[in-house]
Amino acid sequence: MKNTAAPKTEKITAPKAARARAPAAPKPAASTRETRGAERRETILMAALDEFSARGFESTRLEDVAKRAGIAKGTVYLYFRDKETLFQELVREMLSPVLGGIEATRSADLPVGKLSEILVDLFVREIYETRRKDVIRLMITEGRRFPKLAEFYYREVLSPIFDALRGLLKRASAHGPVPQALIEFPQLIAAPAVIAIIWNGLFESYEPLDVRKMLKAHIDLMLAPRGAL
Amino acid sequence: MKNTAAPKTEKITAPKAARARAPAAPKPAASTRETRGAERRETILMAALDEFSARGFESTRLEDVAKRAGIAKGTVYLYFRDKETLFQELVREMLSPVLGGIEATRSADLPVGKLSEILVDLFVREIYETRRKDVIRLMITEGRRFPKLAEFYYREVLSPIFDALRGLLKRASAHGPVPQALIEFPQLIAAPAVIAIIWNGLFESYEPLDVRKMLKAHIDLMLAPRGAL
Amino acid sequence: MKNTAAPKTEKITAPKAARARAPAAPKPAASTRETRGAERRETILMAALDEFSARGFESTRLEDVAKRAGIAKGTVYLYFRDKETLFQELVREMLSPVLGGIEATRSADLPVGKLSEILVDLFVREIYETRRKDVIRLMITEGRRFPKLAEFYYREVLSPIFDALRGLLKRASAHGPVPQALIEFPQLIAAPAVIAIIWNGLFESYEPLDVRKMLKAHIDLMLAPRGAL
Amino acid sequence: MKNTAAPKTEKITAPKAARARAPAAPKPAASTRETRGAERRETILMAALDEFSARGFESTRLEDVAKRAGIAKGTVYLYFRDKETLFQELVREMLSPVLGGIEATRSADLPVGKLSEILVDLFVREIYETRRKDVIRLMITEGRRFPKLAEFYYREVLSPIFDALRGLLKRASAHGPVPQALIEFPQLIAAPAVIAIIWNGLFESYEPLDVRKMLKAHIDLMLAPRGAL
DNA sequence: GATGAATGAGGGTTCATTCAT
DNA sequence: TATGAATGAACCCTCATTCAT
Repeated sequence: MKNTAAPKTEKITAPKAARARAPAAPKPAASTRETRGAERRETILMAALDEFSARGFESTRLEDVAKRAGIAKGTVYLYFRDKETLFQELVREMLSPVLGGIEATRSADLPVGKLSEILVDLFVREIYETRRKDVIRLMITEGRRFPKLAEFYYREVLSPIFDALRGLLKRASAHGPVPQALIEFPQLIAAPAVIAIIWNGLFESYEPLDVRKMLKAHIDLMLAPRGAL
Repeated sequence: MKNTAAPKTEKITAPKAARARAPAAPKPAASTRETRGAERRETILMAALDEFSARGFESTRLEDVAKRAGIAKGTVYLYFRDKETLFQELVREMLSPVLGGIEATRSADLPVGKLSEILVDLFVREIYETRRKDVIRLMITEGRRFPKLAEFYYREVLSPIFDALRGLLKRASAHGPVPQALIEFPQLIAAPAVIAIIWNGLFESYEPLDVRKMLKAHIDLMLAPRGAL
Repeated sequence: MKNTAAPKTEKITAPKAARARAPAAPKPAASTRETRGAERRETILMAALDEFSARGFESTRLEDVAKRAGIAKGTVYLYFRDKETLFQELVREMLSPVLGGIEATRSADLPVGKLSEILVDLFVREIYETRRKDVIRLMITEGRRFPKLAEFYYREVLSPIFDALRGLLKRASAHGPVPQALIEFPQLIAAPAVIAIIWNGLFESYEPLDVRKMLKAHIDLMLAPRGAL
Repeated sequence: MKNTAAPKTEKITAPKAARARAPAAPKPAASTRETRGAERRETILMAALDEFSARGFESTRLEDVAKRAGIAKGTVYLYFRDKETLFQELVREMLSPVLGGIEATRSADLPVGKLSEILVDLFVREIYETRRKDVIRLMITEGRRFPKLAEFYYREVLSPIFDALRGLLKRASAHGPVPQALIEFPQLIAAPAVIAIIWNGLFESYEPLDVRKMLKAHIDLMLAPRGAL
């Protein structure tokens, strides 16, 4: 055997040294002693989101999170029991508001056309253009190592969303035909949105994806009036 | 703030103890001196795929890979420069054959109906039901930390596939109408397939997804004959 | 050598979780401003004794001492420079009264029989059945890491006690024969008392020792009338 | 309140800087690959005994143990799962041989005089003048934080020794009178030996104790022929 | 080639101590 | 005085990588 030898492919990850240190936090901002704790907690969560998003759970050093939050390493432990809890509460708290948003649509009674327009807009404004996009990406990339978190996400986020979607579609079907497949596989509705998050996370610098446009195209395809059903 | 303090949410990851040790490799199998090296290399790659898939890049210990491959820790370094190189070559080599498959379809000239049927079947048999599915998942979960690997994946895998898809669709349009959106956003074609991999990776135990059925439904939706285009 | 490796003997210390949190102190009790400080100081010392006795010097967390004393962590530092000083003053102050007791016996003039009876009773009531027993145990277990404290203990406690003992024995010898060995090695008199503290500290749950009975038996042995001296 | 204030008593422990670094191990010594592991294990145990004896369990840093053993920090973990296991196996292995010694005396049939002479000699040569003395001291000083180890020590060391002692005393009583108290409280026999270990551990520099002489005096006192029993 | 003992940098976590309120 | 949030040094343990056998 010759060329099976070791020193082959060129290193791919950036060298350790390149690991850009988290920039020291910018503005201290005045605050009452009362709200200080909650604010600080929020600061840590945001710093953690930055770091987890950039390096993944395992590679993230709590010291970097702290530095980015502008605090000392030990301070993180005043707010979160450990790294895992930090990660977990980050995901839970960033996604919980989503549920509220879902509830709001429960009473809606719209034709699919209008409905889909609203959904796309909702996704883009509330998720894709916010940090929640990063949380969803974290869920996707780290979920397998956090089975309980995956279960939470499935039970508390995805299931309600899919239920709501099914409800909306059923009510929408009063205004016109709605493909059965979408009711059976709500994943088909959400798929391009998820793919957009993944794609732009990995390939944006090579070929950015116009999310809004793609989602619009997708909706049009799914719901286009058909000759025969 | 009172006690926003630490000991809050319940631990989520499985306890350390749960980390099932990699089972010692099974059959040695006889082989000529010539092929021995290549075989061993392959064994390591498969073991690495198992471990990387189960724990992610960072959490995977080379010792576990070695144990699973039935060799000593040091031996891995005779075949791969380091952990990163192992990961990288794993992804590269498992995905390269895909390219060949793509080439094969370049000359095909089929109506969309037939075409899509073939594509679904190809995906399920060649990816979803093979270990390549795991490589794609690894690409998704670890890609951001391996920018060069992402770039490779984009350039050597995704772009060719999308080019081929566009070619197929254009040729298919000779047999009947093909939605423009799919040519502009081939991601829309692939999205459910990717989502299937992600979904079953995270939520299979709660709600398994019938991949073939969903993909079929998706194709039907995309390509259903329409009243107006 | 095959696998002399690590994972061998079963873990022995109680799990972290078992570390029973110090119960918040019970009754505040009214007091003049004058005595308030002294009281609080005393409270801290007693809490410290509890914690040091239960876990040893190193393992004791000042936060637990504070909690047990019903005060905040920082408050401890208003009364004691640091953890070491707290430990040191605890030992010094708990043992100093012993000296007074010794002095009191200096003028006594008793036969050995009566004398030993008194000594046993003194030890049991003033030490063994009080928290001073714990201080002595602390002295034994932590003394080597606090050489100055050991020196204090030797000079201010043991030496005076041994001197007093020698005096008592000499005066007792006027009433009847007293073994010379006890004058040369007063440790022989004290040994069973010390052993009682150690034994019941370590093995009480397996085989409790009846201190008073053992000490009585010991005295009888030491001082039994002999055929020939 | 005035003088209850904090900065009072002079610091007592040596400053951190004074913590004499463990001297790099002396002689490498040649050895076959076969015995290398066992030897190294032994080296680590001895280094650990040094450090644990000097600083106690909690204050001992595994890095110092390693340095003293002339190895790297991580190497310790090849031989012992963790610090606790190291401590535990150290105690167990150093004390187990004691049991063998006990067995040997089981068949002895001697008069108390001769017997006690042998016991004193045995203690001094096999324990007091060896490192086992340090292990016993460790047992005394750390036992409360290692309940299982205390239980082991009671069950596997003390109980057998006391049983053997009782047996010896009973057989000795055929040759002459033996105080019943010693059979009921074998602790009385061992007490001065234990006290010797403790005393010289704490106060040797102030007033060294002549162990052999004290033990001899003790035996004489215990077993002196009496007028009446 | 193959092994696995050895290395030591790295990072999670704890806790004595400080200090602004 | 009293508080408890904040700090950061310290230390246990892991694991990628090396290298003598």
